[in-house]
Amino acid sequence: MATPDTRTQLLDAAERLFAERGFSGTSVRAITDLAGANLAAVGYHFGSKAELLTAVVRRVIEPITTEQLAGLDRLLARSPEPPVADLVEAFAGPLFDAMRTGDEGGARTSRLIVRIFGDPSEEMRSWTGSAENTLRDRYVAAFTRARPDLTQDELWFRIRGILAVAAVDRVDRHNQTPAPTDAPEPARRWAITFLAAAMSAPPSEPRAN
Amino acid sequence: MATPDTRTQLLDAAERLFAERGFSGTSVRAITDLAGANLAAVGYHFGSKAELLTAVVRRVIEPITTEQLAGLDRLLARSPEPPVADLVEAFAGPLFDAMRTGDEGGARTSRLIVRIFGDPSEEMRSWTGSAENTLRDRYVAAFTRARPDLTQDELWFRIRGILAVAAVDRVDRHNQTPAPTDAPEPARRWAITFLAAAMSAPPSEPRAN
DNA sequence: GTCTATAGAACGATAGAC
DNA sequence: GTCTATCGTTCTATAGAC
Repeated sequence: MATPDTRTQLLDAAERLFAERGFSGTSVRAITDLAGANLAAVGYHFGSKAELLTAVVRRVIEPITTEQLAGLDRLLARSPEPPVADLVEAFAGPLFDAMRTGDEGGARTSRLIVRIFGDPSEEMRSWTGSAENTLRDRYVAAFTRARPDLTQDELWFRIRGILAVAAVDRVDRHNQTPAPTDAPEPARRWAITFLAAAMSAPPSEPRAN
Repeated sequence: MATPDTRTQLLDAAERLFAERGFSGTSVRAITDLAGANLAAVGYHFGSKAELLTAVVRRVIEPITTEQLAGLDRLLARSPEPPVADLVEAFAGPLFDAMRTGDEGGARTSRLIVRIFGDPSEEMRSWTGSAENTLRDRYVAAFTRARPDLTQDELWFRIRGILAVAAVDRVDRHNQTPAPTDAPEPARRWAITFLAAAMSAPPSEPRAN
């Protein structure tokens, strides 16, 4: 395996450091040092630190979005109204699969996603493309067909819940000392069980006043 | 209402800025400017920027923890084995109530919690006291009695899921444009419904291989 | 494409006057 | 308890040699 090129080394180093220390908490020097590159390399390859962030986030998010869309296509090819549990798995599964690759049991990817998600700043939001909107709209439509009894607002609340559970789990797991004893992969199954039940809950009753 | 003292003004300003921009992304100057205080005031009142963070986080977390413990006590006074839905409400309810006070529909508090949660750095973890451990142990014990069929690991996964859903909901809601049309308070009810169903799910089956 | 060198701004902290 | 002034550090970005 040849040494990756400088550009890739920078992306790898930045992905790791942004996840661990955040964007503001990571200096360009820390990135280039970890990548074994020169301080000026970030400017040359990406233009600026903020543009490097965008490239990092895109690289993390894109394969997940692609897989989520592909999973939905597979379900819809079999049936026009896939059951809730299948939709949950198609949506949440790729999140878990992505978090498994590479880093410490997925904690790094997961942490990066939580940071992106929780950060309202311009830099952290500038990566979004039309694929994310397509994804959201298509899943909302599919879940609406599966759960026509829910209001759009409550349905959307639940879809956000899926993302929350998937992303946060690994982060907290990794924060703990000592590390939990279980193997990493039950979490995917637990999450599907947990979320399928949550998505299948009857509508909340309007508050009796 | 008299103007709060400088110390409180600094806490308020720091809480807001840390939530919006993160710890590294917030300068002491930005805090003192927003608080209408002098640059040196942070050093005088808190010793350092990191100690100010600790004070901010303690002030946010403590009343939530207190209310979560009080809610559990109330349930246990009525019955030694409270049902899952009641435990969920006692645990998640105070999170929602805290997120409702003061800031933009709770997004600020919520965002701060997500940031604390997602950040592994020493500064962000130094606030934890024994109350958080007590809280965790007591809820794990109560949920274990309600769901003796779940393994401890899967149970713990689910409890983390509660926190994830409660914290993340408001953050994402606030990131959206345009803002969702629903009033803020259905979210608490939706969350209880969502999470009670999730916590009530049967155990995941071991993977058939 | 990689490097050195440095400009120019912002940072956290604190000494010392009031 | 509040202020000014400033020290020493670190930051991002970039000009220009190779």
